[in-house]
Amino acid sequence: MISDPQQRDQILDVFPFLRAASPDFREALFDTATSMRLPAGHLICQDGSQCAALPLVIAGTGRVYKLGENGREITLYRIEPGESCVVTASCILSDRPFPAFAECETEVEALVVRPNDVRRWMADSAPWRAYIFGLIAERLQEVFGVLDAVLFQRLDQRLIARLLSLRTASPTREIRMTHQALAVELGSSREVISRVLKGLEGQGLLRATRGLIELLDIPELERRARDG
Amino acid sequence: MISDPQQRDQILDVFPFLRAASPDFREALFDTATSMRLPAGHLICQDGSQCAALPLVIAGTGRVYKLGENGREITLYRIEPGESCVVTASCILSDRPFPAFAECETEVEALVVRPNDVRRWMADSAPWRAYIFGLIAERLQEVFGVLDAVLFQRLDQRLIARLLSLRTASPTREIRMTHQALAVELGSSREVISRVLKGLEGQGLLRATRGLIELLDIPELERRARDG
DNA sequence: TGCGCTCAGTGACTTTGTCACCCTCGCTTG
DNA sequence: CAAGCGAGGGTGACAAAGTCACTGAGCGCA
Repeated sequence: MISDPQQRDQILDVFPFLRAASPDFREALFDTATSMRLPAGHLICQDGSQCAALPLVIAGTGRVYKLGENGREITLYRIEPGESCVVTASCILSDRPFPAFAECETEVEALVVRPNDVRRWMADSAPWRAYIFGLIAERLQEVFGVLDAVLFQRLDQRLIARLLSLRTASPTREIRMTHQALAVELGSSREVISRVLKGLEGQGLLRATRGLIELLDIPELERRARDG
Repeated sequence: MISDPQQRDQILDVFPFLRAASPDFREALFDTATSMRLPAGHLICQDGSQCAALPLVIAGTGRVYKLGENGREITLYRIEPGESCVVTASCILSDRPFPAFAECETEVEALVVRPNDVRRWMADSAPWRAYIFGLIAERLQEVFGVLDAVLFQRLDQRLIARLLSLRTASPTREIRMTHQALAVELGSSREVISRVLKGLEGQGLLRATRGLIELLDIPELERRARDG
């Protein structure tokens, strides 16, 4: 139950589709959903387990990833404010185990919806349906994209692309991130990332120091991300 | 418009969820959907293009795959009678381009549903929703599984698993398939498959001749598919 | 018989992942 | 302060997989 008017407003801001929905639906949602605060690192879903609820992220980010037996892992996508892990949703709607891990990357504030409500609203509310489907399709595309990258693209190109995209958030030329973290993003291993970075450094495209990567020749990096 | 009573019965047999649906819905479906026959090899969807309709497969099988620039490809999943390419559905429902290729593997007879009907029935019919969601979740799991296999499993193990699963359909010890076809299934290349097969042959686990693979030591192969 | 096609084998090389081990930096703590 | 420790990073040797270029084997067919 969400009763605080301020929090309601915040939720409406983060989930614009709610404004398009009927007042009845909004009331039902505020009535039955609960708000939760989860610490960074909290495991939301385990590979192979059933999902007990659908969290809609209000603040913070979640991360969904696959983990191999060897311990290697790869990030599939992130869940930003206003989004939700729709893979969870589809698992709820069809009673299947979740096929990956989901965890809080930062502290997360989420609106938690019960499986039965998820189901009911799929029938009752067109905006809710549109919201869920939009997310499903988006995730599907992201996962397909990851698969494509892993199978068909060279690691150096993928790494460059990722470095550039990490930069777009705050368009500086410095990226504060460990090699290990980059390996996890790309589904590779630390040693390999180190090697590739060293190669790029040797070509004068960037400079890597402990926990920091400085992009030197951004135009050339962009060219490589495009053409190979 | 499906008017032939025999064809209607066939469709009800292939899509059991229709029997659970209301007569109104069934009528609407038979009224607005059309039946189509596509030749083997026909391209249903291209990577990056919009989907114009949702085909429900009545007979034959479709194949959905990713294609790399280099020409390498990987099969993501198949669409059997009674199923449908829900990635298409999710693309339709959210107006996004299709992120892979879909083609007819055999001649395919399909029930073609217009995007607007897909959308409308999501609102009107609970069985239709359950059907679509079930498929979406199933596909998602298959794709996640492929990603997992590609990233974290050794090729020999994957190959063995695939050979065994190909056999389950007709549980003989012979598999009629080219190395190239196996490569496409697993997202590898012919040469590599040839090498791996040769390795397994050297260990006396199977025998490979032109277009035919004969499994010799099935218990050991099963053990390897499990334990590595 | 010879031609052309699909299918498969091979060797050299590159890219990527793995393993074992080392180093360095920054911090805590006795 | 020195010792120790943990996180981050470097390295070399090797294994697994993909790529390229080429060869040859089987098979149908004019």
